[in-house]
Amino acid sequence: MDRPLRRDAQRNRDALVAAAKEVLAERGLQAPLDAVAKRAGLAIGTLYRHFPERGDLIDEIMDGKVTRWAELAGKALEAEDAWEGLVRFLEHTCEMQARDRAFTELACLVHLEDKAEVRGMVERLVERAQRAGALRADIDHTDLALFVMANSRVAEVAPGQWRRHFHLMIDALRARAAGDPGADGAAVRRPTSPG
Amino acid sequence: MDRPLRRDAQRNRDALVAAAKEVLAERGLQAPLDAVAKRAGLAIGTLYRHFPERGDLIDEIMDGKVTRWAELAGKALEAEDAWEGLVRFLEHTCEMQARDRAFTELACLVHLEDKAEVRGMVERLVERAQRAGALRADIDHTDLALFVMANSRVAEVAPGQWRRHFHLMIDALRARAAGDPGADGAAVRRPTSPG
DNA sequence: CTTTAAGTCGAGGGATGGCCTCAGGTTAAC
DNA sequence: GTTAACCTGAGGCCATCCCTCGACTTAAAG
Repeated sequence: MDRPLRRDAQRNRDALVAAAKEVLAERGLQAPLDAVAKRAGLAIGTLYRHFPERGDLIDEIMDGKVTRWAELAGKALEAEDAWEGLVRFLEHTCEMQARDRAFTELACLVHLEDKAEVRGMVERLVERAQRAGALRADIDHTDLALFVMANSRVAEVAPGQWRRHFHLMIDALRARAAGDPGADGAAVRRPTSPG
Repeated sequence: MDRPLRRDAQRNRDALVAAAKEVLAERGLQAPLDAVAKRAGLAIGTLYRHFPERGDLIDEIMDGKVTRWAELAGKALEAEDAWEGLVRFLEHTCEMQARDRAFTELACLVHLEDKAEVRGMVERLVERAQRAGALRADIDHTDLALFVMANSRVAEVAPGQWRRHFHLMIDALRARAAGDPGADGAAVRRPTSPG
């Protein structure tokens, strides 16, 4: 049934995937497919031969990225230092966003089934870092989601500066020395009014 | 030369401006003009009669907003408490972003001459708050710009939660009690690598 | 109540940009 | 040499937004 591809066909397919990785990283999941074909140096018809639906191409490209992301979360959970593990995971996530707009859209702005897995791990990362007394006690995983969203805009508009903003965010997450819960003693207020 | 508008024409003009405020707040500066006319209950031709160029309509709508924004910065500078003034200005800015996408684009993502004025005031707000010992010494106005950009994404994706993110970031900006510059003593590291 | 200039209407023509197909030419593989 | 797999890209389709213009309506002046 599934005969192997002819050699040139395989080469072209690979070129298309490579081109799509670049183009989608730059322009996001909605990037026009003509741009992908052009980047690969192939005709649009060839792209459609290999990937009849946009989703076929997206899947091919993104599955690996999402998997690697989940692995990062897994490794963070195994880190000796809970805080260190959490921070590294967040930093990796933010860096991936800065490099890859498609990743940002898929992993952080769209909501996705695969994310359920990552989300579970993030919840455990949070709990673990709080138990270690390193992460503010009034934080939960939704706060981290907000931070990651926030980073995505910074990475987009000022790609050279996301790290600067990132370190501020980390400072916001870090538990203070005992007896110093912020200069005015206020916890994070939960919002009551709609946006 | 400039005879006054006929009464119906004036009414329609006002309706167009009101509609444009709504539509641009929801959809941004690029919102299709048909949507504006439809919201006003008028035909597209009428819109073009009153505002032959898109810029005419944008100016009419946004000038006031930018002015009001600058006034907020001015009032913040006159606040008794430097920290309080700074925080209120930031909060107002973030709230305007949450309510008005056109404002976000014009004031925070595009760069604009009017912004020079606001920027100068923000620099003074920073200096003043630092002199008062309330704002971290390693912050400058670009950090605040990044923060405000970041908020724009949060406000877009999770409009009900920007305040939560906001308060966390404010905690990160606040100077710690003397002798407690963060749990591990690290200042915000200046990035050296590109994004 | 006319007159008329100002104003309104909205179908429709134009530009753009992305999607996808398919008939005709090319090439790997046997 | 044969053949099925493959590649090509012009071109048709569609959607969206742009803006115009000739026919119609109406405020307001006389």
